[in-house]
Amino acid sequence: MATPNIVEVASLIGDPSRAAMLMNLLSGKALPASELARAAHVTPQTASSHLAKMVEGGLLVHESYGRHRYYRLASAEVGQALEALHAIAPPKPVRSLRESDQSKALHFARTCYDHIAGEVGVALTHRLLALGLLHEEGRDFAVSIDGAKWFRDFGMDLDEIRRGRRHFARQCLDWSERRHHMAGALGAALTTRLFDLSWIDSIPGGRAIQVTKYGFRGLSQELGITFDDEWKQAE
Amino acid sequence: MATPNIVEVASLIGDPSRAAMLMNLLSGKALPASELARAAHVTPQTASSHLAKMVEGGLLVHESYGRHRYYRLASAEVGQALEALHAIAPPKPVRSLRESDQSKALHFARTCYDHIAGEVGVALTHRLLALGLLHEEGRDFAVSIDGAKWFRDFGMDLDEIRRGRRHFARQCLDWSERRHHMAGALGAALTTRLFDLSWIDSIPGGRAIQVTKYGFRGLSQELGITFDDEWKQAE
DNA sequence: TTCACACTTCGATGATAGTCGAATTTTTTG
DNA sequence: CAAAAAATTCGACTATCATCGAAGTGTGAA
Repeated sequence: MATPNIVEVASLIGDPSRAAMLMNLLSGKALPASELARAAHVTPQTASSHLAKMVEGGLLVHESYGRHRYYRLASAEVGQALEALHAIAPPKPVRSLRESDQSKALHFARTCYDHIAGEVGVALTHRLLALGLLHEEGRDFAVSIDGAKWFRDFGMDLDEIRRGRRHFARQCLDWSERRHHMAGALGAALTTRLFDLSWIDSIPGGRAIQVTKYGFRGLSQELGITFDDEWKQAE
Repeated sequence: MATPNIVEVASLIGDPSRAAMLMNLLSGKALPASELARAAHVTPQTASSHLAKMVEGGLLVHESYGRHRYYRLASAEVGQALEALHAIAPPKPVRSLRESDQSKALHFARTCYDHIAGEVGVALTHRLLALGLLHEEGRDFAVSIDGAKWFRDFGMDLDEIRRGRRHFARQCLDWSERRHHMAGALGAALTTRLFDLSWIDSIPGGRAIQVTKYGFRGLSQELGITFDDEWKQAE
């Protein structure tokens, strides 16, 4: 009979270098130690020490591929705790044009563990709601009859997505839009589908996402979603 | 346009003294600085310094009543972040009989911000479900027709409870039982009702709750809930 | 009004932990 | 096999921050 003690995990997260690594891993991907060292602007030996602590503390797990060691978040619960901390964290002032661009990119579209968030994620979710393809059910989303057809036509197998123990379609509060986007198995599968269609692409070095020209066109034609600023268009 | 930075809030939570205070404030009550100092086993001046940081960092708010200064969590979101950290925190080994008793008491019944948790909270929730007074609806609970009558007879005004912007009845994962208890406005109102009936009482110095002899009898007669160990009975 | 109590502020101390240079280990490549 | 690359380990250094004694401020009770 033991009582969890949050001090250790909180102090693990509360270091700037470690937080930078964790934020990058919120992309949901597994990243090699060297890339995490670069992301955190520390030497490989410092990163190694930090990563070992986070593995020991249960925040990360790692797998080796030859001489490369890949790290990822230990569970969706770790991702959720990081997001919950985001909701109570003070906004950090932007101090350079580079930071401003990165901030804008994150606000526009980013991965929130394994599903899309930001302006694009919220627009997607609310358009699906407006078209009656999704509806709210408590803190979840449910797919309508028309919605089931739409997802199937869009190339997604709802039965396959429903299989498994995770939540099907959950509302996830978006910290930049202050409205919900869609998480859960359906949110993750939709995001994967958008990547597969090359409608969205990762921006290297973080978890920001860019919408491709195919994506802007597809979102407009399939769902009637348009965005105010075409400067976001990928080259 | 700013991006939240979780380092500051995480490092605030990651100090043992500050975490002890935050855990006490998870009772949902406002506590005076002197009591928080005692709970954390530090001097008033140390506590004062910590409390100022947490107020500055947005975790706590305070109000003065004469020479007493009462602190409480700044929002339900802070409570949720603390709970989310609990879900990923390693169990802390118990090292004394006193700690063991406190751990047992927390496991049996405690406040999780403003609703009851632990073995009692989960037993209540699941009994209401078993009797068909509540049913699960996504990640929420919904009250059945019979349930509405039961709550009304129990002295609770569901219309009043539903008023307001907060979730009505939410599933909240219980870290000690690993099952859900009921949070949200209904969970809070039910907990308040149990206090009002003197079925439960706070144990001073933390957020553990004891069930009174009226409570054991009431829970048994009203809901058919019994517990294995009568040693938990309050004198 | 005086005294006691709650709380805050100031400043010095000491422990802790992040950091990187150096060295070592492991794996891959030519 | 030798060299390069990825990652880890070791050890010393230094900056940071929690801590408490001392002092000060504000409020309430006698």
